[in-house]
Amino acid sequence: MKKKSIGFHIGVIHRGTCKYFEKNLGALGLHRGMVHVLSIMNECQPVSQQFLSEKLSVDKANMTRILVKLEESGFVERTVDQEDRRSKLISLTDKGRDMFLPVEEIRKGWTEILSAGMTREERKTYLSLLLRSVENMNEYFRSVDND
Amino acid sequence: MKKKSIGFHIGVIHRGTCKYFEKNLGALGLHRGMVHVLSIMNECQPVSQQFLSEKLSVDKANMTRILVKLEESGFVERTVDQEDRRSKLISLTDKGRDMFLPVEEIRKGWTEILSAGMTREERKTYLSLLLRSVENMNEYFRSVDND
DNA sequence: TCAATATAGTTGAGCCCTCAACTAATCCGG
DNA sequence: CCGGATTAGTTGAGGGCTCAACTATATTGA
Repeated sequence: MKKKSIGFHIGVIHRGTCKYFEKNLGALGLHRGMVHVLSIMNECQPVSQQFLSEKLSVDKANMTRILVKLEESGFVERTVDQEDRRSKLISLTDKGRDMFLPVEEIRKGWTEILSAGMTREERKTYLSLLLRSVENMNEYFRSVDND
Repeated sequence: MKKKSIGFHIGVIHRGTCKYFEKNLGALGLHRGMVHVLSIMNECQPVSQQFLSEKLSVDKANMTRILVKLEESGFVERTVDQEDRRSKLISLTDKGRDMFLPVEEIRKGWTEILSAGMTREERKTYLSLLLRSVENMNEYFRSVDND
C-alpha cells in the first residue's frame, strides 16, 4: 500500500466520523442518522421522507429506519400526508427541536477537527473538490441507471 | 441546508462508495471489505488481523467479521501464529490472489470517477487535504483516548 | 514462581447502508 | 372510468461499523 487513493482516505475519515458521532451523540440519546436530518428540518418543515432521502443521498429504506427510530425516541412525528396519502410528513417534536443547537455544536466540532490547521482558502478548496466528487458521482450513477 | 460541511460531503461520498463497490464486486462474489485487505496483502503476507486492523483503521471486531466471511468464501486462510498463539496469520488463497487485478481495476475506476475532470495538480492537492484530515483525526482520537 | 497486567481475537448489541421485492395510493391513457 | 404504470414507503436479507464484555495466551515484576 505505497499509494493510497482518494477513496481509501474517504473511507478512513468516514470510520472516524462514525466513532466521533456515536461517542458524542450517545450522551444526548441520539445517533448519527439524526445529524443531517436536523440540519434540514431546522430550515424546512414538514418534509416527506422522499425529500430527506434525496437531499441526504440516503437510500429510502435506510431513511425509513432512521425516522422510525427517531419517532420511537420522540424526536420526530410522522403523519400521513392528506394531500397524497402515499407520502408521510415528518416534523420535529419540541424534544427534537431542542436538539438542534447541541447537535450543531457537535457537528461543527467535527468540521474543526477535520480542517484543523487549514487556512480559509484551503478549506474552500477542500470543499469544492469534495463537491466536484459528489457531482461526478451523481453523474456516474445517473448514467449507469439509464444505461 | 445552505452550507454543507466537509463531513457532510464525505458522508455522501461514502454512501456512493458503498453503492459502487457493492454493485461491481457482487459479480465477483466479493464485498467491499475485501478491497483494501487485498491491496495490503498483495504486498505483504501473511499478516495478523491486528496489522490489517491498524493499517485500515478498521475496528478489530469488524476486521474479525470481514476475515471470517473471506475465509468462508475461500479467499483467505487464517491460521494460528505458532510464535504467538493469540495471533492469527492471514494469507491469500489462490482464489484470493486471483482477485487482486480485477478488484484493483474496480478500485481505480472509482478513483477515476471521484476525480474526473481534475488536473494532476488538483488531485495531488485533494489527496494531501484528505491526508491532513486523517492526521488531524488520529491526533484527536489519540488525545481523547489518553485524556 | 506465579499472580497481575496486557494483548489478539471473538461475540453480542445496536446503528448505518444497500438492493430487491412488496403494499398501498395515485396518475394517466385508452 | 378503469386497468396498467408510477410513486412513497416498508420489509427482509445481508454486509459494514462501533463499543463493551469476554476468552485465551503472553509478558512482567515482586
